[in-house]
Amino acid sequence: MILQPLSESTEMYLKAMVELGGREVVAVGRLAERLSVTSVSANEMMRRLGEQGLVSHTPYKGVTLTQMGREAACNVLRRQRLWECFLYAHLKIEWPQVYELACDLEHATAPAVTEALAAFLGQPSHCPYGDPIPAADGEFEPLLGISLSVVGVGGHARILAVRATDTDVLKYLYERGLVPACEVQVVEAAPLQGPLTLRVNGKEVALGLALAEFVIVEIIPAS
Amino acid sequence: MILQPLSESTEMYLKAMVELGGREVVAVGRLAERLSVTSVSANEMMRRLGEQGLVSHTPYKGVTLTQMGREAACNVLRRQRLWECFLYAHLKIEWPQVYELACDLEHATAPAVTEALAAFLGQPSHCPYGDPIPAADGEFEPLLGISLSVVGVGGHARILAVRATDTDVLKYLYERGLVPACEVQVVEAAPLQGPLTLRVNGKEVALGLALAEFVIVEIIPAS
DNA sequence: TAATATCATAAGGTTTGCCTATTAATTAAT
DNA sequence: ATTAATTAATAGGCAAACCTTATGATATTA
Ligand SMILES: [Mn+2]
Ligand SMILES: [Mn+2]
Ligand SMILES: [Mn+2]
Ligand SMILES: [Mn+2]
Repeated sequence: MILQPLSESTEMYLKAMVELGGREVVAVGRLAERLSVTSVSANEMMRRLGEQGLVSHTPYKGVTLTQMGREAACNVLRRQRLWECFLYAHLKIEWPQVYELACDLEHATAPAVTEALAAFLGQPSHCPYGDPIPAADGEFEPLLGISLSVVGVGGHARILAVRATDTDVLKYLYERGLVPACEVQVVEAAPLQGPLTLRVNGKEVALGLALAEFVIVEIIPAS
Repeated sequence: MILQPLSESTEMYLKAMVELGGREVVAVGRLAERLSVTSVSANEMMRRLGEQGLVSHTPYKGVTLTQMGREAACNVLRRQRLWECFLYAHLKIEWPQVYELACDLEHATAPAVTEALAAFLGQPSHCPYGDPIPAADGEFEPLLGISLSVVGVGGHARILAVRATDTDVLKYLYERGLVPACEVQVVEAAPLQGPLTLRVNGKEVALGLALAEFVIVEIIPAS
């Protein structure tokens, strides 16, 4: 499936759709939110992407990626995550900054560069934030995990991935040790959507529920 | 000197100015030609860059870079040439393709990435096409050399740099061995702006004068 | 000095992506 | 089941960078 080069803006919309919904329907409002544009802009873009055959839009219901749209979106994810690996492992750029810097490079990366980069990196399977890197054909198995925000009090869990994109949020989590492979215990959950209290590397850490949603974990069964 | 991020288009104009004129005045028409835009577009852009203090425009004379404009332009060159080094030496991308691929990446490269890349590469001094890489502060000593097109018949020369930007032109030169460090002899120069006949690696090669202009050489004195 | 070539501006158009304000549809609450 | 609140979509418009064609203005050169 050959497609003309897409604009940066278009690529960011497609990436947001696959991140937000995968193969499911996504509300246009969620997209607008995620991309920090008005819902008007998101609607307009959905109309254009619909005309290009990249999405299918059912008014008042939401949008889904077509096969072509999904391929394009996964390819953006591939570029993004490969650059994250390079920036982190080779250029020694700080973990919280990696997302934002890769998010610029991803749109300026021709297929020849993507594949040469993947080879240079040794075909890595996951990015520094723990998410899988789609294969050259676009496919990948999504991470099986749950949000830290739904782990019950007393539960032990291992961090699989961090889904935040804001550098400040990543920095906040990084400074508290909340990165992939880290093990955490939920010590307390304050009522009324209050913060969690976690035990991380022997220290107690308070974490707002909204932030905990970004953290994808697997439960460690009690031994 | 802090300046707001410039658009890709703006960066390409600035880069063209420093490539075409260095510190000299450049005719707006030359710029338009180089960038494949109409002279109307180039004029409009020069007005805008003038307002931003990046260039100084004397109507009917031409444009020069201001100090600020020169710094911005040299920074683009730095990013471009660092990426060229990376693509060529580490990603093993073919020499003729490197320029075009780096020309996309250069505009998506934050200062942190530029400097980390330079460190990763070991602060290289020249790009794969032979041109010097400006330092972080923007300064660099331009290559001292002459165009192959002005070397007299019988002259021996060593290629210092190739200034072409079109991938097909680079491929054409590459296939004939005309890359930096290669030694050539001018065997014959056809009249009426006709092609040169060169001896390159023991073979005779015909090269149009327009192409020879892209090749920057130093004379090898007769021993 | 006059003809020619080059350069600049005027006026108007296209594309892409954004916005505010308004209207329509859906969903939730009486 | 209506009404109210929320959410989604459209109408209309703005701006940045491109473009074209037409028209002056300056510089070169014959
Ligand atoms: Mn991006
Ligand atoms: Mn470029
Ligand atoms: Mn106008
Ligand atoms: Mn409209």
